[in-house]
This record gives sequence, C-alpha cells and structure tokens, in this order.
Amino acid sequence: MTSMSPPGDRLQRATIRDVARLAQVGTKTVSRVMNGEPNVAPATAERVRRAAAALHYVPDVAAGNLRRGDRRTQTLGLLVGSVSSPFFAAIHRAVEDATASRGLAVFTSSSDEDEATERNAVGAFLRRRVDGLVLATTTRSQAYLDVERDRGTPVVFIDRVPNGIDADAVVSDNAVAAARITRHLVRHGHRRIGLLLDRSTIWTARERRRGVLDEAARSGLGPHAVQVVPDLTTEEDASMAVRRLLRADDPPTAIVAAQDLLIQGAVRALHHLRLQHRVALVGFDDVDLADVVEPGITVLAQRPSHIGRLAAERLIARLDGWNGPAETIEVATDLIERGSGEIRPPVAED
Amino acid sequence: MTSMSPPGDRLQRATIRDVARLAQVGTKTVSRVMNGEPNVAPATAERVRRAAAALHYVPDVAAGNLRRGDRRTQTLGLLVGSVSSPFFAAIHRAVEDATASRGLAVFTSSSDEDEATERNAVGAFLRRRVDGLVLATTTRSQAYLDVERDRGTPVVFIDRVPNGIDADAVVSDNAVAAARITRHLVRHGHRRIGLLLDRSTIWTARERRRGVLDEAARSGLGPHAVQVVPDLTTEEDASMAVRRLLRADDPPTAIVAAQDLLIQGAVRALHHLRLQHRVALVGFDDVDLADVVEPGITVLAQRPSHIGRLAAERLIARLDGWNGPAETIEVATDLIERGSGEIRPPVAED
DNA sequence: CTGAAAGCGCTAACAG
DNA sequence: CTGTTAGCGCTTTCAG
Repeated sequence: MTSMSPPGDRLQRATIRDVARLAQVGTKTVSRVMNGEPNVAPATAERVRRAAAALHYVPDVAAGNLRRGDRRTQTLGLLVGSVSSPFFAAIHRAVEDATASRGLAVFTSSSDEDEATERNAVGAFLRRRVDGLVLATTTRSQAYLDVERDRGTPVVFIDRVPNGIDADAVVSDNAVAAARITRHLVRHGHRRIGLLLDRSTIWTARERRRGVLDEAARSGLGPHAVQVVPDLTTEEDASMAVRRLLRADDPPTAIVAAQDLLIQGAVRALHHLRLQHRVALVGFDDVDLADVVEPGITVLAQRPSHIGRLAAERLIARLDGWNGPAETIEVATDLIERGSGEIRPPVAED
Repeated sequence: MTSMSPPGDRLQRATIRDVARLAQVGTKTVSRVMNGEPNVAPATAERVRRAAAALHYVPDVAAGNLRRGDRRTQTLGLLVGSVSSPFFAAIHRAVEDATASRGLAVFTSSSDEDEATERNAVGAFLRRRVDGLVLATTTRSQAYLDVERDRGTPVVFIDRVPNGIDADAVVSDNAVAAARITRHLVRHGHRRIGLLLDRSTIWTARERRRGVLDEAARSGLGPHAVQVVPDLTTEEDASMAVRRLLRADDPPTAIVAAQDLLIQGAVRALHHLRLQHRVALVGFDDVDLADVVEPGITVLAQRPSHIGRLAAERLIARLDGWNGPAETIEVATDLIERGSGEIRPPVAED
C-alpha cells in the first residue's frame, strides 16, 4: 500500500524502454510519439500512448536534452531582490505569464542584495543549464557572466542596468521620476526635502538620489536643501529617520521615500507624530490602501508587471535567435496625486 | 549560426573531458574533485581546479544525476495560487530560505486556481525530475499524484488539505479562526454579519464559511444572521458586494472579509460610503497600512512564512528518509484588534 | 513507417 | 591515489 508497505520498495519509474517493450515497438518510435514527430502510423501511436499511460510514464526532459541538438532545457532562471517584495513579486508574475505559454519553467531566487548570494544563485541556475537568465543584479560588475553569454545564454537585466557586460536591460526611468517628484514638491513651495534611500549599492537608489539632487540644483535650491538619509533597509529604519529629520533645526517640509517599505515607515512615523497633514510625503512604488489613508499617499508608481513582461519578451526573442544590439529599455512611471504630496509647507518661511 | 557577429562560433561549453585533458588526468579524477570526494592528491586536485577555472567549466548536474545512485536533482517544485499574492509570496520566501542552505533550487508556478493549470505545472515539474513538491492545490482530488508519491517523490500541501491522497499538509486553523472572528463580533453586539468569500472551489473559503456559520449557530444567531457572498475574486467584487449588502433592508452591522484582496475592497467601499466608523470590519490576512487607516483594520493574521518554513522542513525530512505517517499541521492565526472590528452596532436594535 | 547502434556529460564499479 | 569501462534515459543517425 501507500505508506505501510515494506519500507524501501518504492515503485520503479518507467523508462522509454519499458514503454517500448509494452507497446511492442522500438524506443525511437516511443520517442517520436512523445515528441509529436511525424512518421508514426496512427495505430502504432495509439498503442504507444496507451502503454505510456498504463505505466504512468513521465519523460525525463533532462536526459533527452543531453543528446538533443539544441540542448534546450526549457527552463530559465529569475533572480530578484526578494520574491516576497511586492515589486519583485509582480515582476515574477509577469515573467511567468509571458513564459508559461512557451512551456518554460522558471527557477526563482532572492539575492537579498548580497553579491555572494547572487553568484551562488546564478551558479545554481547555470549548473542546471537554464536557457536564459533574468537578473535584478546586485553585484558591482556582471563581467562574470561574459563567458556564459558568449556560450549563447541570453541574459536580460531588470530594475538595474548591468555593468561590465553588454546586455539587455529593462528598468524604470528612475532619475526622471525622481526629478519629477522633486519638481512637484518645489512647485508646491518646498525648499527643504528629506530623502530616504535604500542601500546605495543598489543602482536604483543611486539613480533616484541623482534625480532628486540634480533637479533640486536646477531649481536653485542650494546645496543643503536636500537632506539625504541613505542605506535604509527596514520600515523601522525609515520611521526613525523621519523622526530624526523632523526633530532637527530647520527640518524638511517634505519627505521623499524612495521605496515601498520606506514609504510605510515614513507614513507610520508621520501619523504617530500627528504630522501627516503638515509634512508632505511622496513615495516610490504604490502601496496597498494608499488611497484610503488620510491624507492619501502621493506616489510615483512603477510598472513592475510591464518590466517583467518586456524582459521576458526580450529574452524569448533572443532565444529565438534574434540578434539585435543590446539595449536598455526605460519603462515610464506614473505620478499619482492623492494628497500627501500636495501639502504645502507652513507659511512661516524665512 | 547565431547571426552577423563572430559568425556562429559561439563559445563551446567545456565538458569534464576537456578539463581532464587540460589537467592531464582521467575524467573520474575531475569528477572526484568537483564533488569533493576523497582520494585525490592535493597537487592533482589543485591542477584540476585550475584547469576547470581556465575553461570556465560549469558541471552539468542533470547529466550527473542521470548516472548517480540517488538520482537527486536538488530541485523542488512550488505551486501557489499566484506568486504575486502577498500571502503566497511570503510562503515562497520561507520555502526558499529553508531550502537554499541545502542547495535546493526552486521552480515556482501560479495555478490561478485553475485545475488544468495546476496539472500542467506539476507535470512540468515532474518531467524535470524535481525531488519534491510543495503544492497549494486547487484540484478536487490529488489522487493523480499517487503514483508519483509511491515512486518516492515527497509531496507537502500548503494552505489547503489534500483530497484523495495521504500526504502531509501545513494549513492555517481556518475554521477556528473564522469562529473566533464571529465570536468577537457577537460579543461586540452584532447579530447580522455579511461574509465576503473567495471562490468556493478553494478549501480555505469553505472552511472559513463553515467556521463563521457554525459559530453563528452556536451563538444562537438564527439562520439568516449571516449573509454569505461567495465567489468574490477581485477588490471590485468585494466593494460592490459591500454596497449591495448595506443597501438592503436589514443590512449587516459587521462585515467579514475572508481574504486580503477582499479586505481592501471592503475598506474602500466603507470609506466611500463614509461608514467606516459605523460598520464593523474584520479581515483575514494582514494588509499593509492596516494600522494607519482610520479606524485601524482588525484582522486575523495568518503566518505565511511559518507555513512555508514548516512545509519545507517537512519536505526535507522526507527527502532525508524520515518515514512517519502523513499529518496535517495547523498553524495558529493571530487576531489583531485595531478598531474596525470593535465597532458596536447602532443602538436601534429591534 | 520503423528500429538498431552510437553517444550526450557524467558517475558507479571496478581494476590497477 | 588514479584511470578505464560501462551505462543512466534519451535522441540522433542511418539503415532498413
């Protein structure tokens, strides 16, 4: 029976030879039927199918690919910062959607923004002979993928542009978006802005910082107008940073939170301080219930599913032999005004 | 040929024989070194490692496993409702964490609660010879996995108990939790409850319904006290359901939303109707910013990362040969009171 | 239309 | 300590 029976005598897995024997044909004929190749008499094919079903035969694609010409495993590897982040989870879903109809299976891993973890994960993908790679890279240089790319494994980068390797990338227009946020705040009268950032090892954090600072300068805000708090990792980090910023002399009248977790920390801090209607707030990435909170949270929403879809499509094009030059695709972001970003600074300006 | 550039001569992938030739040893020695087996002279091992590095050799685990005794691919398949749902994303992360240190790579797929999609995904996993399966199943019966399980592939179900197969499962204490919510509302004076549910093909939806109805009966509420609205899929569905419920004669004084998306729809509807302080609301699953909204949203929080970790640990135990009886592990849930669930009904009781 | 033989990259089972 | 031979499950090649 299932679990009681003598330990150790697990059912033998049927091979193509078992099927061939039962159907009274050669293994090649079974192979033809299983792969939908032509030149099999309908009656023979039916016999083979019946035998396969009777034995619960499950072909071993890895064994097949060992000999097959194209050597395709119909598998790809996806590396993200964390599969549990809403942003990357949405990308993951889009990659899966664009990819499932093609019969591609997806390996996923989280890097946690650690170089060694990324390299381990990519190594694990490569040892399993994935056909292609979709990477939110966290390493300084991706030159380590050069050889693999030259061996014909396409690599598409997401969320962050690559460094030290010529490859496709699909990213948000981070600097543009950050500048847009800044202009928005300046137009509403703000001259002192607090900027909450993720680790500066992450390309998006650097881009967003650049976008804010450049636009602040362009608006003539002066060098100390933007108070940058980098390397924030958790909600609590962001909360504490907001408290610290607002306690200081000459506190910022507006906060920019450059990532979803940081928004939540900032919102929570402002509410606890009862300053949610006094201090402006704009965040990167849309957050659940952002429209129900009072005031609604103004955000610069990225389009993660768009990023995922474009990346997957580009990868598939490469797999199909398209050989155009590598390019970086910028995906537009949307400024969604809900109230928190439209708060004006207190009138007591110096 | 790839195409224009260095015409068609993509780099050849190095095999174990290339490494052996370069290091002037037999292939078995290379194999020993790559797998950390004993009985290789340090000098030889070093020579092999150098050759492997020079050739950028990446072992093909699938080819190795073909001959290896245990036939382990160090790979497992994870099926969830959707990888982009926060609940399943958290489970996914926990499975990855419990599993990465072991060198297991994870295939993920979304079922979208569709039977055929589930079977396709599981088939794709099996053809790739995953060592084990973690499934949030959506099929009526999982007897189709019987043979595979007897072949030694462990299967652990998550979020939903299996049917037609004897296997481990890790689930929330849904009915208990639903009863607890109901009791909570009854204690606060509610006698008419609106219950928003996901598709009744999903086991959790049925369990939660049962929990609410049983507890309502136990509390002597009468057969029409709970108005059940099943088969809600989107936020909009939930919003509309709330509006409809509250427009009716004798509307419910409390709403139970049995899933995160439905909570958001319900919250939004209540806020639009400006009834958020009049109608009680309790939801399943914690939601971002639930504590910042006014009133805070009372939820029954599941512990998805706990579920994922336990499922992965059980799977690993099975892989390590542990052969105890299959069991269903219930993970406790937490009632988090934030205000919305503690609203009392209007005094005008009949 | 069909099947026998060879071989994909690797490891088990021996022999040195 | 090291290498040779066979063979994992499948597809290619090529001869019927």
